[in-house]
Amino acid sequence: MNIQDVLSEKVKEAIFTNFNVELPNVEFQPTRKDFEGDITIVVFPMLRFVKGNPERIGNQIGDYLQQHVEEVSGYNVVKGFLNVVISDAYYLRFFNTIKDIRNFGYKTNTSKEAIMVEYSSPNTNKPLHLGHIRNNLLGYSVAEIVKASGKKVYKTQIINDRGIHICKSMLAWQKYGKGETPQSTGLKGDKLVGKYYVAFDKTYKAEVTAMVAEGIAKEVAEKEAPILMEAQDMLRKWEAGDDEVVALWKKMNSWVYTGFEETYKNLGVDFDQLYFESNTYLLGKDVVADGLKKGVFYKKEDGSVWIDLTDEGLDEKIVLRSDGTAVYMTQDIGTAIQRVKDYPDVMGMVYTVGNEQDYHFKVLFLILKKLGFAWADQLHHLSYGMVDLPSGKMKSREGTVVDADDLMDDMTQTAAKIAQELGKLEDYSTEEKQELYKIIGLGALKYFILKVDPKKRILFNPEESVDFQGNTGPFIQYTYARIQSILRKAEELYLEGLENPAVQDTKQDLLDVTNEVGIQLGLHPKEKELIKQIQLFPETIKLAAENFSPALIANYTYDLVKEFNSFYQQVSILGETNDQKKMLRVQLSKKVGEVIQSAFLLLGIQVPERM
RNA sequence: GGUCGCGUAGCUCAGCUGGAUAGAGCAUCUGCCUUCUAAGCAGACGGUCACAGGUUCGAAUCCUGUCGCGAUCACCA
Repeated sequence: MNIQDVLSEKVKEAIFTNFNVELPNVEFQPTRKDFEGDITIVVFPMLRFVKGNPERIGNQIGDYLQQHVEEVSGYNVVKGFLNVVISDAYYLRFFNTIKDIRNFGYKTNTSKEAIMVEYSSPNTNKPLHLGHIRNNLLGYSVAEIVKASGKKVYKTQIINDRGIHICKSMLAWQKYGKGETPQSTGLKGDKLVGKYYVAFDKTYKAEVTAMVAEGIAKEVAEKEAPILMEAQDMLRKWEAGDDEVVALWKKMNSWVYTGFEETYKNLGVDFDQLYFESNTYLLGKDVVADGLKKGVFYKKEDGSVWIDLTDEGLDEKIVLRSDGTAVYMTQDIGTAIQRVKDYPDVMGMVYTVGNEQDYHFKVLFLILKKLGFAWADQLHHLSYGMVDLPSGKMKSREGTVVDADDLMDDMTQTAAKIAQELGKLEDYSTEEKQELYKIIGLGALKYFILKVDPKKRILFNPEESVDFQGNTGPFIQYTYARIQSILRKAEELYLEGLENPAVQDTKQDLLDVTNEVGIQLGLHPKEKELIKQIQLFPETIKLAAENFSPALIANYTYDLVKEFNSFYQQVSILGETNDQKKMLRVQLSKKVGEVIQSAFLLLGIQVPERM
């Protein structure tokens, strides 16, 4: 039972003994820094049940707690706030119980239910950009967080590998490509294909302009431009299984996949299962037929199938075209069902998709619910805001995108520049340095994106580089590296002490976590604050999982690190003469390092041994 | 126009299941490297929490309305 539960019970007891009233619940909050105490009990809500002066009631409760709860070593009342001081012994005891727990804060897989997290899901006609980076980082991180909260997780994506947009790049390559390949050009596969997607658009626009000049209406020109008709023709051939078109499609997609793989690898994300739209786009039609029988859907005179959601405050939505072909919605219904067939333990899904599709997912989830699937109320649209540039929206066709690969390179180079100026790594090899620059550069980028509440949009200014100071990834990585430096020194001290006991005063292994710290040892206020912050980690993971929010993990970690740096600056660790205290401080530092690492793992950010 | 989201310091963001004097970082300014890594620490400056009402002992937080920004409302995906 944690301290809050104990206090809650005792507060109720206090109220009952003093006023003969049953209190339904007790409201807690952490004590503000300006007051003495650790946990604050808010008296105001009790006034509904107990009549009286809040200050007097607070004092009565405080007295009772001090007498009946061992861990309470003092209290004070300010207005209606009862600030309770918790004894150092309690915190030391807590630290002793968790210090040798590896992965403290993570819950081991306790439930049989699995969650499927979908993210990335790109089109295969152009390279990944900054928007995809946000999507990938969010999806990956949420998957890791949900995993750490004790659930089994499958990471997946649905690759948009078919459709008119794919045919556009294929057609342009066929027309203007002169047989270019990634090998012949040295271009990354996705970049090469993207080049032809842009080429298509250029020709298309030129054709439309020319047609308009000849007096054809713009709307007509946009629909009937020859190159577009050709692309549509190609799509029809693809759907008919035309050998040549299918071969071209396979070839160009394989280029793109090789390119994507490289980007994913650099970004540090991965997937357990891939779904391809070319395999799933026909799914869902049976389900629609079934739903039609059940009366969930209805058919119009022209044969198209709809669902009426006006009772739910939404519109009518088409689920099957009049020609019997599937729309996006049909496909998503089918894919969801297919996934549960493939993984029967899946009892919920998270879709990482931009907020422009809020409406689509609202409808999709409602349909699945109406179709009666048990898992339908465990579906969540992880909706996130767009990443915009100062100039506005990113547009691939107009070349105003921030390319994912370029951005990662830029970040790595900035990290390199800063590190070289600081010059602390002279003894590192070129490879080691390069590896480190990447860890730091990507750390900066990932933290920059993940610390923001997913639903808010991000304005990214490529002119102003991402910070490396303050509330940033590198700041946190730096603190981790600092801690590792202390731990290395502590180990050295111990080893020297073994060899030469007369000179060294360090008689025990400071890093040996099986050495208990005596609970009679008092705590420095900074030590206490650190333990309190560490104590919050498991709860933070739970909250982040419930809210699908990596930002909560990022902000928690920042608070922890700020607390540590303050401790580090104010308190001597290895210079401490009392062996018990020295050991506590070393082990506290070690624990903070572990928590930083664990937390950053959930954000997909690596931590360096030195920097 | 209907629906949804957002609006907090010059800038970027926390805080939002109601609680004390609204917090960080960047930028600007002041101190701190002979001592465990200064990508750090300590401090100063900076606020009509978009606006107006309402609920409450108490509102940045909940409700209503207004304004601003964005998204969405296809037999596109």
